[in-house]
Amino acid sequence: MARAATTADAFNAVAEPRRRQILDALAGGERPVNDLVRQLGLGQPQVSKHLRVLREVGVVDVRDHGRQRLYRLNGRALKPIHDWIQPFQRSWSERFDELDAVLEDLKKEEGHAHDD
Amino acid sequence: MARAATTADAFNAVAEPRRRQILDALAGGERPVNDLVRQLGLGQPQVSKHLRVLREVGVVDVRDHGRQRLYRLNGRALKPIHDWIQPFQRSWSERFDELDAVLEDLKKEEGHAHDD
DNA sequence: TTGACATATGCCTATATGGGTATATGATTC
DNA sequence: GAATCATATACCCATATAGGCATATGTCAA
Repeated sequence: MARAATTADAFNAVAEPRRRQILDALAGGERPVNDLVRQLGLGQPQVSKHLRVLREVGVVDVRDHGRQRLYRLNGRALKPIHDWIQPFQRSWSERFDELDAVLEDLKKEEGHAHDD
Repeated sequence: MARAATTADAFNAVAEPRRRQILDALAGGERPVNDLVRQLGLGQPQVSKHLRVLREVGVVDVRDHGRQRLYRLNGRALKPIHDWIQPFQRSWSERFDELDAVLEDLKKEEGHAHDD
């Protein structure tokens, strides 16, 4: 078997540095492809291909705007990564116990529904 | 150019599900290879190869113990992933602003040095 | 020292990658 | 409808993967 496709999941999609750069850029808001091409200093076809991967994994959305295509971050698709990595923080952060306690308090003191 | 090596960084190493499983298992403490082989239901050579990748990226450490080799998690090597993903949480978690405020308070109220 | 156990490495193959370059598709303007 | 701008796709290539299998290395026991 070969390596899993880059489009297999967010983990694989985001393993590529260029694609992380794209997401970092999109964190600042919706952007057309050419903006990203300039920011990355990479060829336009390459950027388009990276965007396709990110789109297939659901980490970005597209919207037509005249002759441009505006790409926008969909951070929720990154949640699995966050969820997986989160527990390991305990292993390097000494202050985590403290933070953990605070979070517990937050959950108890307030009865809100929440998504994380 | 081809895809970056799995040993290029933690992002690439951890893109493989089996390797994440291994790290999950090691979160419970030091384990010999055969334990992992059983838990993963994968061939022993395959597990050894995954462990090599994880070791090259610094995410696990090894220690000789008789004829066994005990592998142990080194979570700190996962910190870059955590650091990168963290800001995106804002984009899906409505409660993040609240949590953010709490963290700010923690930093101000206490003058400790800390590593996260 | 011979054999059993624990782990690592070598070799094989199918597969997909990321960048480069050329070109197709699609929208806008003149 | 022709020229132009914006983006996507097709094709080429070097590269390394993950698993399967055989085997090397290393350690302990009898």
